[in-house]
Amino acid sequence: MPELPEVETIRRHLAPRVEGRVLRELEVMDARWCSPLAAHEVASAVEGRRVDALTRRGKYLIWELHDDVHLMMHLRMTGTLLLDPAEPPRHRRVRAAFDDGQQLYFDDPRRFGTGELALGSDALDEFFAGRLGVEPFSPEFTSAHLYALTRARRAPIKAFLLDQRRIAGVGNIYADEALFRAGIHPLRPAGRLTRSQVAALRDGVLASLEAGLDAKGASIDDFRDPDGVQGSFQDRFLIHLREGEQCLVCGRPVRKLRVAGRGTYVCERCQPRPRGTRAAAALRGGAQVAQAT
DNA sequence: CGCCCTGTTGGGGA
DNA sequence: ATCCCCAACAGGGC
Repeated sequence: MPELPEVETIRRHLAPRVEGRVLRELEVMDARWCSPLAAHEVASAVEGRRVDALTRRGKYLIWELHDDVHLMMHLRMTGTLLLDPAEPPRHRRVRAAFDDGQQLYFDDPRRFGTGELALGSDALDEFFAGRLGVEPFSPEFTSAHLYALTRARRAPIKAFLLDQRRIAGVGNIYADEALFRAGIHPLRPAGRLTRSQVAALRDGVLASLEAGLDAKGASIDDFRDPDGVQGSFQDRFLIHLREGEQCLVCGRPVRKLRVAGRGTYVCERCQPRPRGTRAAAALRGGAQVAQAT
């Protein structure tokens, strides 16, 4: 569930409750979470330090601790943070205790979530330099910048959007939504988009991410609640994430493809199929690029 | 009931 | 540069 908007929403809820507190204890129950570092290495690096700030880069949540110690958390697909839950969550991987008595659990059934450590801001910058590109909610994310990034890229535009090294934080469902809003087919080669299409895509990326921000939910405790954040932000989506549903704009049934190894939903009237490209040939042939499910 | 497929992610290897 | 597979688990379809 956690993509950039959800991570940002979690951060906004959590920051006022943890900033300035001292992280007394970090109990790592799953050694895989911080591998290859040992659990006790991570714990001893962060314990006793004050939380200077809780920030975010892409889909990473960053605990900026005293003396330039940084703990980068990634929730991957099923990770959740729960503050002072009524009872410890079933799939808890990490528990943090603060000096004011608050307990924060990292719950993650699938155990994909990760925790990494950066000692010093140089190490932090280096960590992200190789992984993350431009931050969508930043002044640098202009259509001119995006246009330059896409040039000479032959990969499908959806694969481009999902590549965190180009734009940080666009996940699968947000990529679909952005492309739908921009009227661009996910299989269009990135480098062949026109300037105006790129401009529409830039706006679509921002609009789709904003649609997921601050969706309902008074506390971070209800991120799993079907009536909470999840239902709420999906109501703000225009593209249906289910095959056969009617497009909200034109009524045509939504089609499901597989692009960049991910389920991909598209309205082929609002998002015209590419013509005269390898992608188009693959679509016609129904090869592995596009398969109905 | 069991088997198979899927999935809001990212990294490593081919 | 790109694609495929994998990590580990839950839930749904058959």
